[in-house]
Amino acid sequence: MTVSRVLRNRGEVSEKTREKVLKAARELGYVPNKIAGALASNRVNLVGVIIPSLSNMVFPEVMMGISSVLDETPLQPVVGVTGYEPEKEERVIFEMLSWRPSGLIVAGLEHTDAARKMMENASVPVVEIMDVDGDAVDACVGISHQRAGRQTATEILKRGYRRIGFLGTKMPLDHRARKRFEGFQSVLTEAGLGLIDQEYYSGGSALAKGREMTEAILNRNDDLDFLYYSNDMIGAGGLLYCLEKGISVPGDVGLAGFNGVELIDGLPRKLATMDSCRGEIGTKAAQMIVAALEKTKEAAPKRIEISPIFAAGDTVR
Amino acid sequence: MTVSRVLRNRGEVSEKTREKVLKAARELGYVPNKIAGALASNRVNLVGVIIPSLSNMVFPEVMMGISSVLDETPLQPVVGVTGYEPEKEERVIFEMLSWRPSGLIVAGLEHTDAARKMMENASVPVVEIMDVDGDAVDACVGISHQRAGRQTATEILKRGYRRIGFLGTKMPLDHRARKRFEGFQSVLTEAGLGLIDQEYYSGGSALAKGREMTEAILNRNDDLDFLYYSNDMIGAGGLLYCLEKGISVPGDVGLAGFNGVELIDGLPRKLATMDSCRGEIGTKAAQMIVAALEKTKEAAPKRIEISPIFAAGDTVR
DNA sequence: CCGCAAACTGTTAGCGCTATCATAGAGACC
DNA sequence: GGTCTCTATGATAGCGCTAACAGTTTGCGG
Repeated sequence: MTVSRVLRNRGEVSEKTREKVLKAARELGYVPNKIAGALASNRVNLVGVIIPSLSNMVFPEVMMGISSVLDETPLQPVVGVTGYEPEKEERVIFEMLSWRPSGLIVAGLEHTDAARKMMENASVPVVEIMDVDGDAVDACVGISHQRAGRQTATEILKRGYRRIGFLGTKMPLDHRARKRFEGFQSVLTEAGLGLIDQEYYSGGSALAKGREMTEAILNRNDDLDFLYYSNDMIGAGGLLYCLEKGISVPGDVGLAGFNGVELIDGLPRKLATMDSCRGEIGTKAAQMIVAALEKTKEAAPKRIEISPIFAAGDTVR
Repeated sequence: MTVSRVLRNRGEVSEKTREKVLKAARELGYVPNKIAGALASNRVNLVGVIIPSLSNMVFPEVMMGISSVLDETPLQPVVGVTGYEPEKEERVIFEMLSWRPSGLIVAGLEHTDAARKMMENASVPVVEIMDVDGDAVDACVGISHQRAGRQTATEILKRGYRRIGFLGTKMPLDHRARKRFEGFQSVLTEAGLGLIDQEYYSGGSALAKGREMTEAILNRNDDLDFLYYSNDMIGAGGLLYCLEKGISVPGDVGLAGFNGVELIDGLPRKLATMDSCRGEIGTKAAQMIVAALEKTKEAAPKRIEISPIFAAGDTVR
């Protein structure tokens, strides 16, 4: 018991025994068994973070936001990856919850019924992130992708572009990309316009794919005056392609992407984009978990919408 | 006990009771407590993966290799991030081990004495990855960065470049980058040459930094004929800068990076590089853990060196 | 030198599971 | 019916720790 007290810095132990214990622990190379500790104390200082992928820099950036907050606390993030598959997500959530974490941060608002039920019953704080267009299990932080799509479309129309093409990923289960697309398209429809053409990819180097898709869509349509890309990487590929081919940007054709990735700063021209505020979403989500665990007051807001702003860069007129 | 048997698919249970149990579990939304299970069975199906950072795509790519193997087993990866700090690494290793994982995969061979001792005493398989230039605690998979640096230098000299500049990160604790640099430089020294100039950065958009650094180093030295970048991102920035300024590549100046990132495929010209084989390192490491746990035979090799090959691309003559 | 509080250290039970062994029931066969 | 085997289920202990409380020592005022 005294050893336990020393190693957890809890309760009163004389300086002499404390040192004796620490010395012995060091000599023996003793590593406490957190499993037993967690079982006995019913406390697990882990926060599950469930994201669709690691290959898209967007998610590591959210992770960094989360870590920066949790580093100040005894909590530790544990990552689970779903590959955008609802069934895999369900399994990952189940696995996570079976370790009885202190909280859960999950990307997106769309889950299987079973997953949703598990989270509701888990009696731990759950924060859904990156999206606010829908119903959260408990709390959520993110941006409205619907609105982001609408806003981009509005900016584009305002600047006089009319013959617009869309380039995106072949991912029906990326709900956030879908919502942006829907928002974008609905503004066009309201303006009596429609998309002239579309182009989709899956897999491979996003930069190279952006290049290829841009070539393909421009070859099919010589009258397009704007290309809206579902993410900055393919947008960057398109930009490089246009510059190479001597297509004047934003004169002949305007370009815009989405996310506000760091990479943009290094391109020959700054791609128009909309920052998806990944870092801020991560920190806010982690803060919400921490606040919920302190549970001093239940007054914490349950839905935080962050408003991204359109950055025109150099690729729209 | 019967419930436990049903949920773990272990031991004989009649079909009738099995169904009864599953039905009840579903209705109650029962999520087993893995903590208790792990304590009782002394089995934890987690593999700790300890890497310096998530913001460098290199590490997520290793993760994907690891996941692809572990997905076929009951094992699950758990990530810990060290931020390139030895003390943080030591803490993360301690935390990991205190959960009694089934195995540990750690990036790099350089650790604090305490961390090394913990891993030696942990009596779980430990695989150090990404580097083989040094002594492993137990097993290791990776490439020799020394050799990679030497090989790149050899290729460059072979192609007639003589006035060489180096551009890298300001990270004394990135031992792999350091070893590449040392290997590179030793070949130059052996050839009676030296680096004409060097340039370092930290933080910010690597692409933008590559651009800035390239501008700076070329402004200082109008006679450089080759730029060796410590990673592809800054190399890509340099390439974009040169193309923009009308500097002929590889005529006036040759360029080479390191890592073989996907991004390269989308650039106007393919940057010379050397693939660091992240995916393969990840899969191999995970396979080694799995093999060690099956422990049928101890004959598994303890040190796997993967040989990356120089890809000349379009930026060396 | 006593009494009493504060400071320290120890005892006990139990967290929710699983390993192990024990028991019950169902057939098979003589 | 008795015995034996096999399958299915149950009882018990214990994993390594911590919460809660009990006991011991120390310090200090009177």
